[in-house]
Amino acid sequence: MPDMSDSAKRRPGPNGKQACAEELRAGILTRAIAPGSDLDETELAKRHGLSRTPLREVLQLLSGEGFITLQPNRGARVSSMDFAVMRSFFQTAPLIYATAARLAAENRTIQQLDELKATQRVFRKAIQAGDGAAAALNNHRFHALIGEMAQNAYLMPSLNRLLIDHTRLGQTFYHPESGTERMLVLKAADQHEAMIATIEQRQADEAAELTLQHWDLSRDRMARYVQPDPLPLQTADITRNRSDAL
Amino acid sequence: MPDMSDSAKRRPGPNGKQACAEELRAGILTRAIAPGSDLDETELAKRHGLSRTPLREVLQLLSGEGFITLQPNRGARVSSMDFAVMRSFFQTAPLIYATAARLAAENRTIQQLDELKATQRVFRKAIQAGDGAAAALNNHRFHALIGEMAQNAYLMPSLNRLLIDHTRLGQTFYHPESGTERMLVLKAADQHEAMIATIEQRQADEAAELTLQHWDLSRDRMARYVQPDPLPLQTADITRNRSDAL
DNA sequence: CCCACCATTATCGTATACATTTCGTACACA
DNA sequence: TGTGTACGAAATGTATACGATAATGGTGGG
Repeated sequence: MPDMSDSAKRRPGPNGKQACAEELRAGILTRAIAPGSDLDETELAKRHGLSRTPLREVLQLLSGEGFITLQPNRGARVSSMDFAVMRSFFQTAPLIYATAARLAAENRTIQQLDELKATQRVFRKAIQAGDGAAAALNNHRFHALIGEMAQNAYLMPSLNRLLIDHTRLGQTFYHPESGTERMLVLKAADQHEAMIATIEQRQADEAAELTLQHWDLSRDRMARYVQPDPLPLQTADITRNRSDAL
Repeated sequence: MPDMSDSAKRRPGPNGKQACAEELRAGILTRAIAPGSDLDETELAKRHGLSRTPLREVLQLLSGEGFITLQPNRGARVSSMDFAVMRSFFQTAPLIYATAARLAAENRTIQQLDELKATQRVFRKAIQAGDGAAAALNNHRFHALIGEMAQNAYLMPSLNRLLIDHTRLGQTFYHPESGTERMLVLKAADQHEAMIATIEQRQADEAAELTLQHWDLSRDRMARYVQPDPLPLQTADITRNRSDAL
């Protein structure tokens, strides 16, 4: 695990739980906390200046949001994507994304639109600065905001779960290695601005169509990353046929 | 609140948490616990023979599943459907339901199919016995099983949230008052069996179409029930601004 | 030399006690 | 009589201690 001693050394603040949850979310989304890795309650509690009781509540919250899975007597571990889940991911994402975009165009408020624009500005800045983690997180926030704009309590949970894994899978997207890859990132940012325009003008169909194009772009990129699973490290030594090689 | 002293008197069992969660779910789905009502931690803890700590974990679990909402320093209350949410409910349900049915036809296993058939049998029995609550719960389970058949982790959360409110709204459906209403219930049961057949034969399109017809049937019935909100009871006697007017 | 079993240890689950916040009520004052 | 404030009771959030359960390492037997 990377060094976080500076970012979250001691947060004895009144709402330490919220801060802890937010930090864990960011860590999981950026894969600073690897998929499939175990989370130690007591260590996390110490690092955040919390007791185990409220920390466990944070874990339950994140479990409800789909970031981690809680197994009885076996602690918490970051949700990992196996092959079957990947299939349903690619199957479901376009439908939910397009629907959310359409509803967002219909129901957005001015305040939400401003927030979306602000996020897009920060997103661009992160790209230019070459800060991959910040770019990924702000891209995540961008699409989560579109979900909020849809103002549909029934669509949100699915959308958010898709976004979690989308962000984790697309992590490589924001660490471009070649010039062409960098171009693709810029193209994605341009698409964002086109989406903002359609949402602002309440053009639902156009917003949905642009969203599908945006999906196609990142989809090809993600497909490259599709390995059997993010957790091959554990199944590597198959000599020991432990039963928890899930 | 109705008398539950017999159903959940003392459950000191090893997995009392699970039983407690299941009972709360059933109570909320059947509206035995009214939408918008507050849940008292210490009372629930006593009734289930649990301490407050594990009971709070149950509450967080149910919150993650969408049954209740947790407000900081203000306890837990059963999720209530306001007008805006109702709109998105009718907007979203057909899409998710049809998609789930299509995927269920494609991905179902034999075991799941058997379980679905068994649930349908119990469902019919409850109808004939005139047990409205059991009918509603088994109808809920029927559609939840179709969701499981879809084997799509991203669709499930939205589907389950829709089903929660669908069951609560459709509660009147299973307490038919006239002969024609009783006929509609039987028609719904027939539709279930048609859906089973298409799923068994992996006819995805037909399953989706039948699901939409099934939706139309209950939709008309639910629209009747659409009051401003399940919580007008609280705003009715505004003279006493007590909050516990459950 | 390998496998199985047992003891040890660490981690999870639960209970209880304490701190903090919220809400209701009563009282005083305008 | 209405309003504002202050006090008290109740409920929520948190910390810590204890019991239960599963992982780990060592030892003995085959």
